[in-house]
Amino acid sequence: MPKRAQHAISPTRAENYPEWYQQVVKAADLAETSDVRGCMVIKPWGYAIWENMQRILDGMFKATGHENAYFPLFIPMSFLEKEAEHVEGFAKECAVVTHHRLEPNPDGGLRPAPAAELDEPLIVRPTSETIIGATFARWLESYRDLPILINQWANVVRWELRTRMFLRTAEFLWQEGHTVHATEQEARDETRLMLDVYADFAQNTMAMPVIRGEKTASERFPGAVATYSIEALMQDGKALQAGTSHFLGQNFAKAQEIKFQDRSGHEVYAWTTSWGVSTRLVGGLIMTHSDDDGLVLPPTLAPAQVVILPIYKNDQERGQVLAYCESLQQELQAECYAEQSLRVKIDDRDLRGGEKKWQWVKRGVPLRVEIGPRDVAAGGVFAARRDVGGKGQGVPRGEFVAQAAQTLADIQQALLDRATQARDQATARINTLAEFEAYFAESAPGGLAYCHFVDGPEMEAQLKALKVTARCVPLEAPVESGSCIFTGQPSQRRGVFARAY
RNA sequence: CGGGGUGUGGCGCAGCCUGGCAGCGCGACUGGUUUGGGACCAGUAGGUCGCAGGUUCGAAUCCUGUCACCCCGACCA
Repeated sequence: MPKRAQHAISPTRAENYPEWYQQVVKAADLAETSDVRGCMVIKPWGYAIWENMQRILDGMFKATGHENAYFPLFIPMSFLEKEAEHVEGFAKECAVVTHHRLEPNPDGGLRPAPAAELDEPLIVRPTSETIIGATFARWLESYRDLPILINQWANVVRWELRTRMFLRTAEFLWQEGHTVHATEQEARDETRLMLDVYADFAQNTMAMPVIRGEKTASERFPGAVATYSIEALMQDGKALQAGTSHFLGQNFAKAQEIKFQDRSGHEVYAWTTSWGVSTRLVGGLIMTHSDDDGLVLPPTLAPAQVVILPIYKNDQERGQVLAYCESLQQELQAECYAEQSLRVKIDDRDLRGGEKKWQWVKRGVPLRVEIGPRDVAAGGVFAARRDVGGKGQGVPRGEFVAQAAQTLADIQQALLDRATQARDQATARINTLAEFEAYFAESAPGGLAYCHFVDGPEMEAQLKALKVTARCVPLEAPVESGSCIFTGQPSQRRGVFARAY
């Protein structure tokens, strides 16, 4: 038997983290590069994870009073021009549609027909504030129309110069919430509410601990008054912005005439918010839990929570083993976890057992059950947890079924605990610039640094030189007196700093 | 968009320096042997060497141009 590497994924995380990431995506069959630059094909296993995220998030949005709608993929170019900062932020990465017809090219092939040039170019949406804002302006007349609480599931395009599977692709899938409110306070409350929804989802569904906080001025969404984010720490010590919620003030309302008559009959501008998470969450999920054997999925999001692998030598054994597997599947499906029937898959493909087993290890299925004639005879199962590794152990069938949901809950909790511990171990309170520089030295592991700071050009310049970014000012940060490590100016709060994706 | 690198069967690569029959590994398929585990043996299929031009008796190999992708920056969810 040929000796294999000790781990299913090569290189390991320690050897080359970016390459390890690519290999995990490939080995787990999540996605692949496409024929279009910067765009990926999301394969069934990867898309099923996204569908689970969608289902759960969608429920949370609806539970907080939002409704889904759909707006056009195309945005007239002039719409983008209305909010000055917004243009500046997105103009450099827009795909532009200029023609509506092709014709044969005299040199062969096709070309856009010169006669079919659009009067006004259309932008493929990089985000939909402008087109949705313009629509809201028509919807809104009276204070009685408020609040408007809308979410859209969509694809957007940002022509990024450098792309990475799930983390940054030219086209990506996301949801964008857009709301309109009568008062500033109500809009601010909405912004924070949705940030909390995201934090709840990250921690309780993805088992990914996050820090909720407010972005500094330079990291703010173009056109926003305040941007809040949830920040997670990946295993390589880099931070990932996993979700954002923006308080847009009246910037877009004024740019797009989103106004209404208030109770006193005066026409006033409304207050708007927007918030979103994307398929980037899948990248965060991968980099939070996966190990050198591939993907590790939290049970809440796993397309299959249990995979059953029948083992047999001949047709007679096959019949017995498969019948046993199918009844086991039915028993497991009668159990519930996270308010849903267990998702159980039998893999009866004509492949060697070992290879099949490793495929499911690399795909990250939380519980693997191997059933052979011996288990059938003994009325047992041979089960292994993905999160703890190892070969697994024999368990009486009834006991396994009765405890399956609890085991999944244990795995979910164990993943969150493990990730939280890793995050906390890679977190430091730093009080001087020298410490800060040492913490983020090329050879250092990096991580999160809580520091006193005063936002401004001086800090930005120093951070840029160190390739470190201000992630956010944590909401739960206590007020404490200190001095900015970059400028020495007095500061009342610590911010979180890290290298970032 | 700046710096570096790579384009050769489905995938991963060698060959290029020094021009001379297009190779290897994995995968696929067929047959056999195996079977509580990423198997073994034998055989089969599959490539005008990214594209265009040039040099040459002859180009995967040398020259020019071009396109794509990857990595490192800058920009960004």
